[in-house]
Order: sequence, then structure tokens, then C-alpha cells
Amino acid sequence: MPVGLSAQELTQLDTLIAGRKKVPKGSPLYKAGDAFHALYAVRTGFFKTEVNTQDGRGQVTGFQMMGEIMGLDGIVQDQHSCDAVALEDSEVCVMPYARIEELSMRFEPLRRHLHKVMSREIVRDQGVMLLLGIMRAEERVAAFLLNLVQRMHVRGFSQSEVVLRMTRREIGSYLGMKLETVSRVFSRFAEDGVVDVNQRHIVIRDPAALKAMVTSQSAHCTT
Amino acid sequence: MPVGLSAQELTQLDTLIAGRKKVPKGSPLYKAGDAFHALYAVRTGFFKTEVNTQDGRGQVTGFQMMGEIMGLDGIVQDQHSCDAVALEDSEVCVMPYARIEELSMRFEPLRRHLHKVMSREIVRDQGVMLLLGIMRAEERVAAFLLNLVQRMHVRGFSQSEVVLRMTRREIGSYLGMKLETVSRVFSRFAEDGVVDVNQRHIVIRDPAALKAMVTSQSAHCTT
DNA sequence: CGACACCTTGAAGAGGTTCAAGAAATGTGG
DNA sequence: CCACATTTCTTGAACCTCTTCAAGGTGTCG
Repeated sequence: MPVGLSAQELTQLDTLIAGRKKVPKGSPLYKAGDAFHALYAVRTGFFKTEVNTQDGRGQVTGFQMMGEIMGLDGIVQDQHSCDAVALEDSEVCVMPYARIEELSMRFEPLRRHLHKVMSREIVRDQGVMLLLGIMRAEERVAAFLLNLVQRMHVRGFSQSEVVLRMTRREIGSYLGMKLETVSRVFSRFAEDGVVDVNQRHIVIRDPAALKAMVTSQSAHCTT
Repeated sequence: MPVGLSAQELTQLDTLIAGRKKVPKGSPLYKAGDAFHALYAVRTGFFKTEVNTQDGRGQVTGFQMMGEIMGLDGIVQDQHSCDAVALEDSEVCVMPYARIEELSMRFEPLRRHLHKVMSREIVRDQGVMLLLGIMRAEERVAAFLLNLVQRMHVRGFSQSEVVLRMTRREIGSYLGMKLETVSRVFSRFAEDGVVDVNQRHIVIRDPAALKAMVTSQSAHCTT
């Protein structure tokens, strides 16, 4: 992550990662209430984070892909406040929080990076609130797709093509709507020639049309 | 904030606060796009934070009262991503971020505190997403009122009485609904004897009834 | 191959929005 | 201190978007 360090410093930084952990599809990396020990960086695969209520309802709060950090929610109460579940066979880097704390004392770049990661998450959450608060169904789906391909593109994948790792229900949960509505919006987009939809395989034919729906692209963060 | 420090350390910590700033009612403490210099702690008064879209729509992302921190959104991009506006004549403590960074290197308690503050904000945002994503109008208003009086109570105010500092429109924006709906829900609560509503003066007559509406009290953070 | 989860589509229904009007409170200037 | 303008709040009625319920189709995995 950080740059501009001596070889010795880099060696020390390596100790930040205690190891890797495989998480099979459908398994939780952690669950709400679990003791908080570490932050996790997605190495391979795809995750969702989800908060659940007593009465069984739940809300997907985010999808995480390669390079993204999970577990920040656990710091404040020394326990996690949401579930992190792998949507496909995945692997994460385990970064024990005690070690992060210790190293962040000595290495300014790491400390600054950590603060930015947390701040980025806060800004991302603002974007989700905007989405849930004022957008209608089509805008939400358009924003979701654009955000997804943009993040994939940064990682070297196609800008116009994406395979969804999550179900319609999970998309709907994230966007604050029912799975049927998600499906209908996809169908409408397909009719209008904006996207091609083949189950979970999406091709964006008219990105401009999608962007036009999301006039409200403000503090919409990429993470 | 932190405890268990020597007198000398405490003196240094005092330098964290560069000064105070008065913010008149209706004025912004900062606006989206402003350069990021400092974090702010509310000393007196009441604020809202708000993200705005190009097309003029906006979403209130939070209300801040005494002791709560604003500005964390600015860290990641060195500029703020939302507006912070005083809802009444207010005063904040200005904590230059450069100094926070510097002191947090030396003082573990401060560093830990900062990380918890940021993590708490992330958990709070999860609660708002839950609210916006799955709750219906009455649940949202009930959750809002309970959260508000709970925070006031922690600060030594009544557990059953509160004067709203924000308009119906601002409540609605925060809760993802229209001001008319907020008004109607208040009226319905009043009819049912759950609360007394006199303009912005609210008396909670049946807190249990409110809590029962919010079966979904999970990771609902207090901040 | 069969069971199961996932997706699509239709029709009816509900919750919240929109539009509109009036009342109450707040602020301003004479 | 009062009159007036402005903002805020309440309430009603029509409307609309999304949800709910239901059925059938498609894909997937043991």
C-alpha cells in the first residue's frame, strides 16, 4: 500500500499481514457480534457485508472486491456489527488490528493510509444514503451498475461487461428494493437497448444513458 | 477525551484545539468541495450534515450535537464531501488535522480514540442504511425520535422531552421521506397517545410503543 | 436427472408522493 | 409594538411507484 519506505521498513510492514484465509462461497468471514481482531483485505473473490435485525430482516451495506478492506466497523466496540459473507470462493489477507495500531504509530504513511481508508468508507456510505434516500428504482440500478463496472475497470477488467456475483435479492437489499423490482428494471433497460442482460452476465451498451439517469453523481465514491 | 495521561501530556493535548469558532444559525461550517483542514467538535448548538447533487436535490446524512465530531469525510480527498450547517447559533472546537496526525503518533490514547470515532461513524452509517433500506415511515420516525432523546439523555437532558432543532423537511430528508409524510406520522403518533406534538416540542408519552415499532434495533449506534 | 434456488413476468394492492389550500409560527421593517 | 411577509406545519384527495402475491421458466448442483 504505502510507498517511499526503506527496505527495512518494508520488511516490518510485511509483518502487518499475519496470513491469508480462504473463505468458501456462502461462508461468513465474520458475523455481527464476533470479537474483533483484525481487518481484512480481499485478495481474491467477492464479498457482501450485511446488517441483520432481530426480526430477520437484513440490509446489504456493501459489496467488496479485490483490494478492498473489511472489518472497520469492529473497531469501535471491539466486536463486529455486521456480517461479511463470501459470494464466491475467496481469499483475504488477515491484518491483526493490534499490529496495525502498533505499526501505524511508527510509520506515518501507514497511519495516513489507514485514516484515508476509513474516511473513504464514510464518504462511500454518504453515497449509499443518497441513493437510498432520494433516487428511484431506475436511478439506483443505474448507479449500482456504473459503480460496479468502474471498480472492475480500475482493476483491469472491461468497462462495459460484468458478471454479477450477487443475486437479484442481494442487489435489491443493497439498493433498498425488492428483487422483483430489480429484475423489472433490468428488463426495462434491456428493452431500451441500454444493457444486455443474460442472467448475471451484463453488457453495458449505452453507458451515457446510464450516466444520464444518475444526474445525481456527486460525492459518489469509487470504493 | 482520553484519560490517564501525565500533566505534561495533557498540556500537549491542549494544543490539539487551535481555537473555537462561532457559527450563526443557517451558516455553513464548511461546504462540499472546501479544502479540508480540521476536524470539528460541537461545543454548543446543533448541526446537520448534507450531501447535495448536481440537480439540486439533497440528503441530510446526520444531525450533530454537543461533543460530536464533524469533518471526517474530508480526510480521504483533502476536501469535504458534504456541507455542515448550523441549525442554531453554535460553536465548535477547531482541531487542525495536521496536529491530530502529529499528536496521534505520540499518544496512543488519542490515536485509539480517533480510530474509534471513525469506526463509530461507519457503524452509525450502517444504521442509517438499515433505516433507509428496510423501515417504513412510522418505524423511521420512531427510530429517529428514540435516537434523538437517547443522545440528549446521555447529555443530561430529559429522556421524554425534546425540542427539535430541525424542520420537518430536514427530518424527512434524513429519513428518506417527504415533509408531509413526517407531519402525518407525527399526527398519527399524537392521535395514538404515543407522543405529544406541539410544533417542534415533542413529549414522548409511551416510549415502549416507539421501541416496539423499531423491532429492528440492531447495530443502532448512539452517535 | 431431479431438487432447489434463482429469475422473470403479470395483476392487484398499499404506502408514500404530489398537488393544493389553509393555519400557525417566525421574522422584518415601519 | 403592530402589520405584513415569509417560512413552516398540517390536512385532504388524487395519483404513482414500488410491493405483494402468484405462476412459470431457467439455471445449477448433488
